[in-house]
Amino acid sequence: MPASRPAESRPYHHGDLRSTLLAGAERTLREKGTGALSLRELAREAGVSHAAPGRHFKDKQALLDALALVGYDRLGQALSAADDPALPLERRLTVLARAYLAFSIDNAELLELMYARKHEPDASEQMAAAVDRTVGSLERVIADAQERGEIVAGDPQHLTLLTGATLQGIASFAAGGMLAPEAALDGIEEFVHLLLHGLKPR
Amino acid sequence: MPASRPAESRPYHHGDLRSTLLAGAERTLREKGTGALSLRELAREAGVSHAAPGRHFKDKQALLDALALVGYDRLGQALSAADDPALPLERRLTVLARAYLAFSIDNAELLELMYARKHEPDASEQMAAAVDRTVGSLERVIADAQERGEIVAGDPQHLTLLTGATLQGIASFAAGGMLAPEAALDGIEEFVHLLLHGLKPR
DNA sequence: ACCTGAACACCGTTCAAGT
DNA sequence: ACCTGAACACCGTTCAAGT
Repeated sequence: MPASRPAESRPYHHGDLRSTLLAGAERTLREKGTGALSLRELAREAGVSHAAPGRHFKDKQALLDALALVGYDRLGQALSAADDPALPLERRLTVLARAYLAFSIDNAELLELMYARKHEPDASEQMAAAVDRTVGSLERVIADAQERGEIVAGDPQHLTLLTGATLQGIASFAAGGMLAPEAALDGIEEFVHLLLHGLKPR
Repeated sequence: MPASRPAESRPYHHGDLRSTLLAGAERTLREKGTGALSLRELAREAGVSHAAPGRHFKDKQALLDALALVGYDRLGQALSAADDPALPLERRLTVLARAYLAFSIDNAELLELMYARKHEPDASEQMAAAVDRTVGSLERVIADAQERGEIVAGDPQHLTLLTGATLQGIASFAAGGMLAPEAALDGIEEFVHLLLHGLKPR
């Protein structure tokens, strides 16, 4: 243990309290739900005083916002990892839908935070950008297919909205327990098929 | 003021604290959001002690559950008032979708409570019944249309699920501010059309 | 720069006691 | 039967003071 490291030595107590708090918050979220999340408890688990979190997050909402952004990052990675532009449209959408659904099931509480409309003003800019990135990737798939004539004409944003809404609806049914997770994952092919071909007989 | 009405006289202080608390809770929900809802504040507004609500709701969640049931009642009434079995399928679905969307926009916080998956065990039975009634009405529309050959073959529950999910997704986009309420209401015809006819060109 | 300790103004819930 | 008052164990947030 070096005796003299004045400039870049560990900040006395914790080193990286911010990350520790975020990680702890996500664990609590997953294990006990949003309602059980307490800054004081988080501080206790991290071994710091109850006032310490205030140095890294101006208030509880700021921590929730940061957590939501973590969620958007993770979702973005999952989606771009799952997307394969070489796939035929229906297959491509199915794979994307499955990835979104899997994320929603695995991160139900986090997703709720991501969709919550109570962000602090200074976070909502990043939040909006994150949302744009997420729906943007879907919009690109739709626009590509449209150019190839595989999707009806019309405002790509409208079509993306409908597709996104359908996915979001199924995901929220699955995350909310209205639909068993396995049933949702098993039915995803049929859902995408119906979305593309419509409910009316051809 | 009659001096002797021992049996059916007003219960001393309030008369109907339960309803007053529920009404106050919904107003708070609407004006300040779920997070601002406090039993003590509600008691203050009703002019009773902070312990009084405990006589009518075993805890805060019980009040939220009761509120959610109020929401299901109101939604059920709105939907059955809007449904017109004489309408052609696409029109009938559009009208229903518009009613659901309008309810979601007007009762965003209430809807969140209705979909929350944290109900007390004894309330979740009524909650499940309320959900069944709601999706049941949609399922009937789908099954009717299917019998007339206006909708593709397949498990009516699956088709209902997709339709319900789409509506729920659009509603949650609108309620969450991701989609302007007017835009959602204006686009509803197109969404229903796309749902029926599919994204692929015919 | 980061953290502590005390303080303030809130919570939900419980329970004896009152009417 | 319904409500009160006090009590208990929590909160989030702020702020002087410490290192």
